[in-house]
Amino acid sequence: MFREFRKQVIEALSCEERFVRESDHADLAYTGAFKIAKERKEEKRSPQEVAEEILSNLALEIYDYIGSAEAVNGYINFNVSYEFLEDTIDLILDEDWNYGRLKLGGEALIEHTSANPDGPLHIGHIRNSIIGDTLARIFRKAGINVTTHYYVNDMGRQVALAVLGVRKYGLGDEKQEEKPDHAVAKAYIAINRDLEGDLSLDAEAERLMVEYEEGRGEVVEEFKRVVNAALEGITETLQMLNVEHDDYVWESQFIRNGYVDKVLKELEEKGLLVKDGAWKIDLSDLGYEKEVVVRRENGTTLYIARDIAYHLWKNQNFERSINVLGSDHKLYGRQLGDILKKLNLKPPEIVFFEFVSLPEGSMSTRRGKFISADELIQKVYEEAYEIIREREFSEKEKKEVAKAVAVGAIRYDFIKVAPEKPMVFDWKQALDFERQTASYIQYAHARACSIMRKAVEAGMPDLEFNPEICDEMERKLVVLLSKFSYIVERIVKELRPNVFADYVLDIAMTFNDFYKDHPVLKAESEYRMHRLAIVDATRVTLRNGLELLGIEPLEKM
RNA sequence: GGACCCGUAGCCUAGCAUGGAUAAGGCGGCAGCCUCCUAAGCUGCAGAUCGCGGGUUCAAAUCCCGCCGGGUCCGCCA
Repeated sequence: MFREFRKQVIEALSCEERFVRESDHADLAYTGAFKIAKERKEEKRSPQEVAEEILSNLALEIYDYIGSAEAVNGYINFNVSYEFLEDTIDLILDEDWNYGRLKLGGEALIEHTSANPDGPLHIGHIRNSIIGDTLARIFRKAGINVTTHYYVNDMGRQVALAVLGVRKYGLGDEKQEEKPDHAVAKAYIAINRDLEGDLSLDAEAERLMVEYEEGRGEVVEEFKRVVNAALEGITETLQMLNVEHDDYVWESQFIRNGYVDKVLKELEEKGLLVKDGAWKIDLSDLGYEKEVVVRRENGTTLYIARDIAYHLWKNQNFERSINVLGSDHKLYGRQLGDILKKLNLKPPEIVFFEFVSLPEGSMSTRRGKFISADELIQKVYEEAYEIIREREFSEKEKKEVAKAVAVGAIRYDFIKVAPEKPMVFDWKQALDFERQTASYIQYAHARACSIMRKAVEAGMPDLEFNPEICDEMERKLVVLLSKFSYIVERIVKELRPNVFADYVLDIAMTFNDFYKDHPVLKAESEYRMHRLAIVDATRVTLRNGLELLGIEPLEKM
């Protein structure tokens, strides 16, 4: 709805979009008068005079969603009309689960997580998963046909080492109920420790990589066993976090299906390949210091060769391709993009996120220095359970609520921070629910549910929104609710999912504000029905918002 | 050495893309609010040289340059 209002304002002004912005002083504000006043300096008119003149020439009557417009301090402040407020509430209640949906169309591939299958996900990996999954949910809401991929790096040196580790140390004690990804990590960490004193292991790993790339049967089976074990545990963790991938795409498939050969041939035909033992791509024309090696002297390919092949495939199947990557891949991402351009392929859009580090320094799977996502989930769950231990819920309900609150807290804590900001993980903060978190939003939603439930129980479920009795607080809330699809659209464009987290929190805060001094069920009927409509619309919007954040909208907590 | 990202109250963050009207939340601190729709809530107070220095502009947290601090990258690793 807000999108329509904005469209009307821009159209009325027939100005560039950038001069119309959200403001504390109005629903939308026009800032163009400053510029115009400056451009016509010789006329010696203040921005305020210019704003007034522009305003007097606007034919606002034809725009049903513009309620008022006023020139103040050089700005033109626009506020929405009664009709806008009424249509917003009607639309929300009418569309319900569909509220906020757009019909942007198109196909998009979102690749995220893609952690090496050499151990469990740690708290750095899930920053990736949560950003990727939230983007996927928001893209789907925008009406884009989304496919999500986990790109499995089964051909890397790490995996070869993990295989070696499993050969030597086995894959955990079958009787112990250890998650398989943790078992892989154990073997991987152990072999890395051995590697420090035994250089022959290096050669052994290299031999293994050659054999795997050549596709030797028994080696392939061995790799599969290890990778699948890691993936099994990883998938379980992701499920806990409400993250799901449509497909797991194994890197090796691009060797097996000939895409890598096709790409290498294409590179050669375009004269991009330098062969001197190893095969390299020279990008010095673009200012790169070093050549990019795509094939080793021993004939095996490097990660980037398979990745170019993967992106060739992405180009063939999707209009838009988005990768979520750690910022350590920035140079790599640029190289990949530039090589793809040389092949007349469209580079992926990449969302880079900065590292999650521990107070004592950065994490490392290899050295066993990390906090696993499983451990985080478990501890946050226990903390959440502690809070509701004494409540009048059944044991089953308590567990469900604790899980929803824990997962929500984790997802929200990660998604609310802009991807480009480095994070330092802090247990105290992660376990603290007395702060702005998902539970605050879930709580606001549960409150709205509770009011609606009680209204039905009391036999007065009728809703009748009346814009004319809307006070400032209510108006503010309704306008905020109207922005849902506007925010969705922004995120699809800007790839900044943290903005959505902020938006949903804003609704919860505004609703709590409204709640404290707007009795609903005890108000006389006209106001009761009016406020009940607002409460229900807020409930729907919060629920849909939580859904896009992958957080369960609890009805009781 | 070169490149990229970050630097906003004691702490964590929003705002920076597209400069604009009093820099916004939370935690922690202090003082309050449950005979009233869920107190996982709400109110008030204290707390900011927006890292530092220049510049552009009528206007800079936001744009440009330099510096400082933290992180990352510059592999025939992924």
